[in-house]
Amino acid sequence: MGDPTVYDVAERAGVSIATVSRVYRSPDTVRAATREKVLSAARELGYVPSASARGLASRATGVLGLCFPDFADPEAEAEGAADADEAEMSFYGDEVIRGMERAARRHGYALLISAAHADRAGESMADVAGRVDGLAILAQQVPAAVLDVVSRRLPVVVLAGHTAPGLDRIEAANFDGQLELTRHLIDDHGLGRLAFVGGPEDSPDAAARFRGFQAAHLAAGLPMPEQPAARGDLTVASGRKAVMDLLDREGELPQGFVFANDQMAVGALYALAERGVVVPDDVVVTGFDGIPLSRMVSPALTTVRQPMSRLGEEAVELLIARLADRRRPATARILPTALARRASCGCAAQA
Amino acid sequence: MGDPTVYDVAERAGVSIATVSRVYRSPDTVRAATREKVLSAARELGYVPSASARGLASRATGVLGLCFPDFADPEAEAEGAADADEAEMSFYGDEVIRGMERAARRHGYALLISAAHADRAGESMADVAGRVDGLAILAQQVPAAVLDVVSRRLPVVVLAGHTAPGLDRIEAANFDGQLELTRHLIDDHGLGRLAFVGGPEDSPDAAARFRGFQAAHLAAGLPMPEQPAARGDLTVASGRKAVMDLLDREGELPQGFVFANDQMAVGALYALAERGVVVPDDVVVTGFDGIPLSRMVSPALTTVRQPMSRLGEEAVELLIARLADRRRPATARILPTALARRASCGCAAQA
DNA sequence: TTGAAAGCGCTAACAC
DNA sequence: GTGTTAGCGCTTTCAA
Repeated sequence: MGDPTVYDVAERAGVSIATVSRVYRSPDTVRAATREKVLSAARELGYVPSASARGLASRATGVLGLCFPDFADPEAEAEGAADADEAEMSFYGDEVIRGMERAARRHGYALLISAAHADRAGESMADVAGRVDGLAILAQQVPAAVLDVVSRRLPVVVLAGHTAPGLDRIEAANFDGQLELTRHLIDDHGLGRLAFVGGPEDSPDAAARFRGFQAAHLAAGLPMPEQPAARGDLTVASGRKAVMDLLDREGELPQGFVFANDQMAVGALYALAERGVVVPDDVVVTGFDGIPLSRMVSPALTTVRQPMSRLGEEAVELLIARLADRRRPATARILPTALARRASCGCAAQA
Repeated sequence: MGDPTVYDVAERAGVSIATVSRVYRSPDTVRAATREKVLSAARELGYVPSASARGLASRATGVLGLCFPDFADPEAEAEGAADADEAEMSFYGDEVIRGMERAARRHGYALLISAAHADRAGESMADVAGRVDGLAILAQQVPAAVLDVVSRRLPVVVLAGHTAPGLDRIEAANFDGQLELTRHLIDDHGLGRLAFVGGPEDSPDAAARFRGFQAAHLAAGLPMPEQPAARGDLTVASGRKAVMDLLDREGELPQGFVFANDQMAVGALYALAERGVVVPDDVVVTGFDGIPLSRMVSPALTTVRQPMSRLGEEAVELLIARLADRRRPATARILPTALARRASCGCAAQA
């Protein structure tokens, strides 16, 4: 004998299954006495409504989904505790998850999460798509074909990722944030010779940040760099390597290294410490994102904080809005960032 | 016209719906040529299998669930950024979530998460229960009636929470961890007069930690404290208050404050700083849990780290095992903790 | 306010 | 290997 169903509850309560259903879906269309009968029958039987059956019949799951990159790369895991720890502190997705969960709950939805390595992003998304009413993709590059199929079936919002035509989209103010940070370096610290270390050529976020960096030079009337001084792949290792290379190649140190993200900046901190270059005295270093690790390194990293939990919350709002009106025009929302002035640029650590 | 279904795909591929189903559920029972026909028909149509229908027919959702307490208490949220930040850094659930997600994915399951305030834990659990094949409850007190109903329907594992008869259970080595920490204080730092600040009377975790504290005294041949010197409710505020009270009440300072968790210890650090008491010179302070915040306070908090991501992983393993054999005996697994010697006990900060 | 009945899209026997 | 055929447990008209 399986688990109790509406039939069992109905029989026990002496009503029809339709009434049982109504008690759960629209309680006020059922007379109070009847409702009580049903509820107590359900309680006695240990009835738990099946979400699958409900979802099939009503064509809605009551669940929102979030796909994000697998944060812990397998290498780090193999190398031991220190690196694993670093990986944990490098992930800003936790906050997005929390923001989404909270907002989803407010709207009566549960949250399904699924991480995936870059090469499996498509499968992951397709799998999640079948289980939810709406879906957010965080910082993942999904094959256009999958994105297309899925987004035709349900609302999809892209968070901090590659632009996708016709889809709702939320991102941080990459340009403005980097502009503010760079102006702080130039104006407040009087730094004129800055080297920008960018991300991969195909990263729109990193590109926007570089443009912010350029704009700060324009604002100050300084010569505008045409290209990043170097590029990395946004990992700690690549930041370290970029600095090593720059140190070896160039005769003269710039006054500051401006990185397209925190992880590379942290790698730079390691490299500079090894080479005996003192931050911020000899050279300042800045990042972007505001990952937990950025606070814990020494010196603490000056960076641009992305409003991660708000990213998650806004994602839910957008999904809910589109669920309500499937044909509303696609929107792109840009969330303001906040400059975190910490020790690595020469500012005192904040309270 | 709704979304494409197995019928549409079957028609387009010139096969039966059973074959379409087989292509997804057991691809190798279908001839390669047929499989290709089906797959390409699916692709052309933009077919996405409905998890609800699948779940209803197969009586399994392919999803595991996690219920945990709502971390951000509404007060903190209202009070502004600093407190909200503190709340974020105080939650150790992120790691559990990550651990569970990873392990679940390894087993082919997705993860559904749902937070809830203490007073809604039951509803939250019941709701999630209908959507998943197995369920973990993290540090939540759920009404026995709900726990009973749900656990009769599907596997439930309790993580770091109140004991529940007959259910699988995973916890950290509260006794052993506190014993090790306390012995470190007594043996390595030569501290004999220690004050333990406990948690609520009904917290089994806090109670076990106090017993570890007691045992360390026994081991050292010191008089064994019968009761905690004070109790708090495990919040930062209560730790602060406990220390203030102790400071006001007692003439003589103990050599060390041993707290039942990190958050109270952090509150103590604040209180002591205000009163001009220097940690660790005048008095040492220790916590328990290893929350992110414990690393970021000054001095960094010596504490006992719980293996949070392993808690999550083990939860999945237990659920999977029980899914495979519903009548295996309930097990209680205790995971080893690790002592984190940091500055607040007088040890140098670790690399 | 309640009941009867027709699906929702898929899986799983069971035949062929 | 593939097709036929019952359901899975619920929601939702439509009547009563």
